[in-house]
Amino acid sequence: MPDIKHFDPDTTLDQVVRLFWQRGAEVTGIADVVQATGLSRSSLYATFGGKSQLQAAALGRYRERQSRPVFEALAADTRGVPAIAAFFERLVAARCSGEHARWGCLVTNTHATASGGLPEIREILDRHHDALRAAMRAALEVARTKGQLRAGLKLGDAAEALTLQAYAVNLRSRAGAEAAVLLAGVRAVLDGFTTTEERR
Amino acid sequence: MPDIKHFDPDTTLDQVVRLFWQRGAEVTGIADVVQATGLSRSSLYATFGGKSQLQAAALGRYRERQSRPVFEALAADTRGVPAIAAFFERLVAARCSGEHARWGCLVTNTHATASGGLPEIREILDRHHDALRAAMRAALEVARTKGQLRAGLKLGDAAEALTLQAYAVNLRSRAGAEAAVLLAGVRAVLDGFTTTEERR
DNA sequence: CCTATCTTGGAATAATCGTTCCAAGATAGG
DNA sequence: CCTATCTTGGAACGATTATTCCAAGATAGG
Repeated sequence: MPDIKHFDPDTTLDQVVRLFWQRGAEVTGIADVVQATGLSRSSLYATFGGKSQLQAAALGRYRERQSRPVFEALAADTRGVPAIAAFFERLVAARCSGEHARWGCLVTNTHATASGGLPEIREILDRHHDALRAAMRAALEVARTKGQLRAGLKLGDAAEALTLQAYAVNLRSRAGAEAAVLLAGVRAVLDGFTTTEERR
Repeated sequence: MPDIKHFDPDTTLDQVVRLFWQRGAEVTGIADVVQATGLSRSSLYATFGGKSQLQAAALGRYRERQSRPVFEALAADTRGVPAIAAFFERLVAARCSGEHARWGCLVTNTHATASGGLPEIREILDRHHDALRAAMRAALEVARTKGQLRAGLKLGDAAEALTLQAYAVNLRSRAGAEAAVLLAGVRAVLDGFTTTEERR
C-alpha cells in the first residue's frame, strides 16, 4: 500500500561520503548535504536519522568502499615485502594525485576531530586500525617465509609501525606533502625491516 | 592618556590553546572562549581579531610552548639513537597519561581539519614539520658519528619516517591507543635504522 | 478507482554561529 | 580634577546550525 522512496539511499550515502571526506564532517552542514544530494530534509532524516548517525554511516561506507578492497588486496598479495611496497605506492598515489588528491583519509581525519571521541565512532576507528594491522601482518608473515625479513623482527610491532606510517601519510598528504617525500619515508621504514639483499 | 588592558593577553592565549587543543578549534565557539577566559567579546576581538586569527595565534603559541622545547631538547641531546628513543618515550607518555592524555597534538589535529586547508595555517604546519624533521636529522647525524646506524641509511628519509611516526602516535593516542602498543611500533622503526649491536 | 500508508517539499523551530556596535567604565597625561 | 583615549560589558546583528512538523504528493494493494 505505502509509497516507496523516490531516491536511492546507496548513492546518496556515497555522495555524503564525498562531502564529509573532502570538506570534513564537522564543517559540513545538513544544508550542504541537502544541496549536494538534491533530496529534502524529511527524506534525509527519515532514512539516516540525525547527523551523527549519518556520520557513522558515511564512515562505515568509506571503509567498505575505499579501505576494505585495498586491505584485502594487501592481505591476499603473496609477494611479501613487495606487496607492502605496492600498497604504499598506491596509497601515496591516491592521496597526492587523482580526483581525491589532498583529501586525506576519512578515517584518519576522524581521529583528529571531536566526533572521534564518541564511543560509537571510536569503535569504528579501532576496527579500522585492527583491520589494517592484520593485513600488514599477513603480508609480513608471507615475507618471513620467503626469508625477506631481518632476523629478530617482531611481526606484530612491525605491522603496527607500518599501520601508523600509513596514517601519517594520509595526514600529511592533506596538507600538501609531496609524494616523493612520503614514499621515501615509508621506504626507509620498510628497508629497516628487510634483509640487506632484499632491498631495492 | 588611554586606558590599558585589564587582562593579560598571554595567559588568555594559553587558555585558548587548551580549549582548541582538547575540544578542537572547529567545534569550539567564541562563546566557549568568552566563558573560559572570563573576558568579553569586545576585548577578545580587539586583541586577537577574528576567530581564524585567534586560531593561528593559538597554533603558534602551542608550537612555542609545547613543541619547541621538546624539539630543541632532541636536537641538543648528543646521545644519538637513545636521544630519539627518549623523545618518543616522553611523547607517548605525554599523549597517553597526565593532564593532556587523549588530547593528541594541536598541530597534528589541525592537519585533518578544514582550517588546515587555509594557506596561513598550512604554512605553520609545514614549518612545524620542517622543525621536527630537522631535529630528528640532527640526532641521526650524531648517531651516525657514533656508529649506531646501519650502513646505507639515508638520514633525510629516516628523519622523515620518524617524523611521520610521531604524527601517527599523536593521532592514535587521541583515539585511546595504548602506550605500550605505540611504543612498540616506534621501537620497531628505530631498530630498523640501527646496527644490530646497538639495539636494546 | 479508492484508500491506507508511506514519502516528500518546505516552512518553522530554537539554538548557536562569528561579528559588530555603542554606551559606560577605567586609565593616565596635563 | 579634567579630559582625551582606550577598554569593557553586553545587547544586538544576520546567518547558519540541527531538528521537527505538517500538509501535499505518490504509491500499491484491494
